[in-house]
Amino acid sequence: MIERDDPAEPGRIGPTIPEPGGAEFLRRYDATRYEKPSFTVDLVIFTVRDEHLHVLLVKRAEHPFKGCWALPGGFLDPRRDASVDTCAARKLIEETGVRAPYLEQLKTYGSRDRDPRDWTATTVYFALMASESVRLVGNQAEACWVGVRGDRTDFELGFDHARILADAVERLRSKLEYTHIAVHLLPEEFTLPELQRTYEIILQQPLDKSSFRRRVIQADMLEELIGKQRDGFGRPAQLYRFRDYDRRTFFPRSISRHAR
Amino acid sequence: MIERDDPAEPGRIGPTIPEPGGAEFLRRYDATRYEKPSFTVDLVIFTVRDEHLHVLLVKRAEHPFKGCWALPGGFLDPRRDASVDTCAARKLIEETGVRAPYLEQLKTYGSRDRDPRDWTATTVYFALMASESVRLVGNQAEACWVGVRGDRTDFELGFDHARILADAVERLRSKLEYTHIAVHLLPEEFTLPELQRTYEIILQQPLDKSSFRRRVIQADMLEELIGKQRDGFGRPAQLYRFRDYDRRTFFPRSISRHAR
DNA sequence: TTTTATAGTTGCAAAAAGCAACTAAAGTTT
DNA sequence: AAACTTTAGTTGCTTTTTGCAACTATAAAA
Repeated sequence: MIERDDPAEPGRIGPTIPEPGGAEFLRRYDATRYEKPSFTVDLVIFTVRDEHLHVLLVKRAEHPFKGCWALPGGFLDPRRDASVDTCAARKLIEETGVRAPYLEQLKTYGSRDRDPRDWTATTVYFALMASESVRLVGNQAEACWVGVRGDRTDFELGFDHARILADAVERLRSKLEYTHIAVHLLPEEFTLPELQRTYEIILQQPLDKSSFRRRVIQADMLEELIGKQRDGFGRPAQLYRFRDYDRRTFFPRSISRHAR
Repeated sequence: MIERDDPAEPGRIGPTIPEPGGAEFLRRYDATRYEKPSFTVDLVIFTVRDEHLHVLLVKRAEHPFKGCWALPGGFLDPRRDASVDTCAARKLIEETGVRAPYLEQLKTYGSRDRDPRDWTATTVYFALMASESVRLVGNQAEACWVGVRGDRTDFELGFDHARILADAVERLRSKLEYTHIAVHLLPEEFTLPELQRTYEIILQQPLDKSSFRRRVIQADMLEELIGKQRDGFGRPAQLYRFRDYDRRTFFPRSISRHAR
């Protein structure tokens, strides 16, 4: 029983329309039969800095939740945005000035009460970037990096953004287990100890060095930059770069099994 | 730079609105500043029958894609639907008459050209159910189960539904690796050989019997129905029921590693 | 009773991971 | 300059997990 084909449907607005005709007719047909919810796109932008996971938040300047911290985002504009994905990419650049190395759709949240103004749906994306590459554009006082403890911030968030953030953190953690996305939290060239530290910060547990290296090397997604090393205290570390292979890497076990 | 707070933004419709006042003012504020895309919810409903994965499709009775097969779904109705999730549950019941044992949001697809009528976003859910429990309601000629070969059907699908179906199949396969969702494709009581066969049908590869049983039993998500057996040719098989534990089961390896 | 078909178990070899001790290469201290 | 400290990286052995094949079990059919 297809809803859009049932003329007795309640909640319908606008007249019943006869058999379709010309192009302009088709264009308006159906699309005007229901009230539309508002549609926004929000971003959970992660980075790792000072040994902690951080998320980019903005302070809301207007109602609702004026003065509250919230995820950056806003209304999709059908005139400018060719797709939801491009809308997310646009908003990411507007917030950070960076074409993020990693942007993935998280989930869509929509209900009549998540925004007091209207029935609103928001499609949330999560992005990963190296903290070095970020320049917060616009009013710096309004947007800043906030540390994530567990799966929440120390500040209360507006709308249902605390829940969204928790979901994003969970997704990030689970994807660390079987993908290589953590490389997008580091600069283009990085060392294995830096990569391992990134995993440990996000998974919040120490990992075994030799198991970690075995796994990462065997996956063959990293390219050794022969001769290039990161200096510091102790022995210099070999620099690597992520090979953006399309092929999926097989992992025998989830990485958190390497816990010590 | 928050889009919704920038009065110089292009693409905005409606007047600039001064400092917010009463509740009705707030309700209408912002939500009317952009044209809204149309918003629909579509369903990828899977079942396994005759040794093959099947998906529920409907034949479109109207433009666009009149006469084409498509995923069931339709416009979200803000008057009736409290949330996107409940909208999906409603449409599922309308299509199958079944409160599906498993319904999960897949992804949101939205762009200006996926529907010739309008800029449309659709949030797609995927559902799993036992083929026994399904009664197609409404016009039986319009909705039916269609076999899935690889990640596509033999028929061409309208809109971008072929792509959506492929994504759904991929999600289903990958979730088989580390969850127990396959149990929702079987009736409440089932045997381990039936469960293994379900995995093999979806993953399209034979699995090792003893490894499969070891894994499933060790996960401790199944409850043995002592004394109850499924009769047939050969030795009768022990019946089990899924324990709907909240806790996550740990799997050392992805299940397709048990391939023979 | 024998055969066939399917269910379920067992034992061992192979692969992978856990773990600790080792070597390596730099700067710092004495 | 030698010894010490710090971090990087390796190695080898133990334990765990898996792959695999052969085995037993229990029913119906021949």
